Formats: sequence, structure tokens, C-alpha cells
Amino acid sequence: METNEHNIIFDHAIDLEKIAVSGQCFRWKKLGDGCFGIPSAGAYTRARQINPFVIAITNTRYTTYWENYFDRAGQLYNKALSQAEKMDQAGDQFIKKVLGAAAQEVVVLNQELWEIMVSFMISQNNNIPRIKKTIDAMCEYFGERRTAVNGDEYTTFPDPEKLTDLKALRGLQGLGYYRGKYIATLAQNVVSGKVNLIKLAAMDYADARTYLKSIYGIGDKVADCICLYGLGHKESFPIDTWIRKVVTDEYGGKFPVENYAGTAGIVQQWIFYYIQTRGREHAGKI
DNA sequence: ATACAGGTCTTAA
DNA sequence: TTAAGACCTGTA
Repeated sequence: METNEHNIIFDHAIDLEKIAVSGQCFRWKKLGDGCFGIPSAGAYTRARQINPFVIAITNTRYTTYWENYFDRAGQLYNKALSQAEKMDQAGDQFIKKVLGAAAQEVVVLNQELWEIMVSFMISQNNNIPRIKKTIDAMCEYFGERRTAVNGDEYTTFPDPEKLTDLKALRGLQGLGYYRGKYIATLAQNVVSGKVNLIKLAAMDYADARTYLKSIYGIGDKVADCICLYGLGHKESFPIDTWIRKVVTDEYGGKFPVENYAGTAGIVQQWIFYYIQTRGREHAGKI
């Protein structure tokens, strides 16, 4: 069933297919015809690519929400690209390959803080297929089933109140005992007010990172992911096992974040997309 | 069977 | 401050 659509227009090229496999959104569903079903917290839209600068969404009631979700007004992409091109011209062979794959068509989405916190707690010491399966099971069991205006069925991401029961969480496919413990504890602390997400959202990157790391189950990597994907701190540069290998093999152990002032997280996302799709040989894998 | 996944915690030097 | 081990579990 087709309803009307709203176009979101970017000032730089983007690619929904690339965003979908860039490892930041675990709940996107490919629906065919280049169309994606996209839940976010309790909201939902379809999105499809019109041309490199334009996507169309079906949720025409909350266009402002979705324009922010896709970081439409983000001012850092052209800056990040020129910084990367400068490194390319200076002889950085790895970033040359990343740009050669047009990885700069990946944007860093602005996703819901609570959903990102739980999702990236689940991501630790885990693999992407299982992360997706576990999050889907979590939404199915603890979230709500809804029908979007265009007729699509989707599930909402469960509120903190729903995730306080460790015994119930233990029933989820592949969550694992220690991740379940982290989530139940965090959910309890959010409900009681001991962890304050409003305050967290108002902090700058350094303070947010410190606050997050004080939470049981959140270390350097997950804290940086939450900063980047859930709080919009584009200077955050999460270092996971894949990025670590790139940094070791291609950059002699230290990534030159100083050459990507304010944009390191965006470049990290481009690199991660590149590794996930065709660059694993550079990270020691096929 | 053993190793690995978008790591973090605990404990010990 | 850094280093080694343990840790839930599905997949290859």
C-alpha cells in the first residue's frame, strides 16, 4: 500500500545501502526495491534512495525527526572528506582505498540514546548477526507490535522499565549471562534515577565518556559508540577489534585523529564500512 | 574441537 | 598503570 512520501535532500552524496551495512544500525530491514524498513525507539519509517543526494521517507508526519535521524543538516561531512583527501594526497594508501570505495557516502545516524546504550552493550565480545538476532528477539518479547501508517508492521524498542528483570532477559536468544546482567542493572538504575540520561545528553564528549564508563558493563569502546551514535559526538573514535587491526597494520599503532579534528568518528565509520564490505584483507582476514 | 565475534571486569603485580 | 584470564553463546 503506497502513501505519500517526503524527500530529504542532502548537500553531499549518501547511500542507504552502504549505511545499512556500516554496522551502526542493527534493526534496519531490507524490503526489496532498494527500500528499507527503519524502526527507531518507538518510531518507524520506510526509506528509499531517489538519487545520490535525495532519499524518500514514508513517515510524513515526523519529517523533522527523520531529517535529524539521517543527520541531514550535519555540517561535518564535507570537512571530513577534505581532511581525508588531504591525507590521501599526503600518501595515506589506506584512506585512498576507503575513499576509492566511496565510503564517504555513509553518514553517522543520530539514533535514540537508550536504544544505542543497550544495543552496544549487547555488541561487546559478540558478532553482528547474533547482535541483530538478540536485539530483534528483545524487541519482539519486551517491545510493542505496531502497524505504521503505510501498513508495515514493526516492533518498538523496549523502555527501561521493561528490561529490569534479569530472569526474563535470560530467556533471550544469545544475550548471554553477563550482558544480561549489565542491561538489567542499567535499566534498574535508569528507572530509579541513579543514571540520568537527560544529564548525560547535555554533557560534552569528555564528560559523557567519563559518566558512561562509570556504568557497570560500559568500557572504552562501548562508551565511545554511545557518544558517537547516541549523543552526536562526532569526535568520538571507537576502537574495536577491526579498527585496532587497521590501526596496527596500516598506521603503526596510532591513528592520526589529530588530522580529523571534530570528525574522527565519521572517518571511523567510513573505515568500518570499508572493512565490513571489501577491506578485510587489510585487517588480516579474507 | 577450538577460535572468534564492533569488550569489560576482576585480580595481581 | 598495565597484563593476564574469565566470561555467555552461536557459528564456522
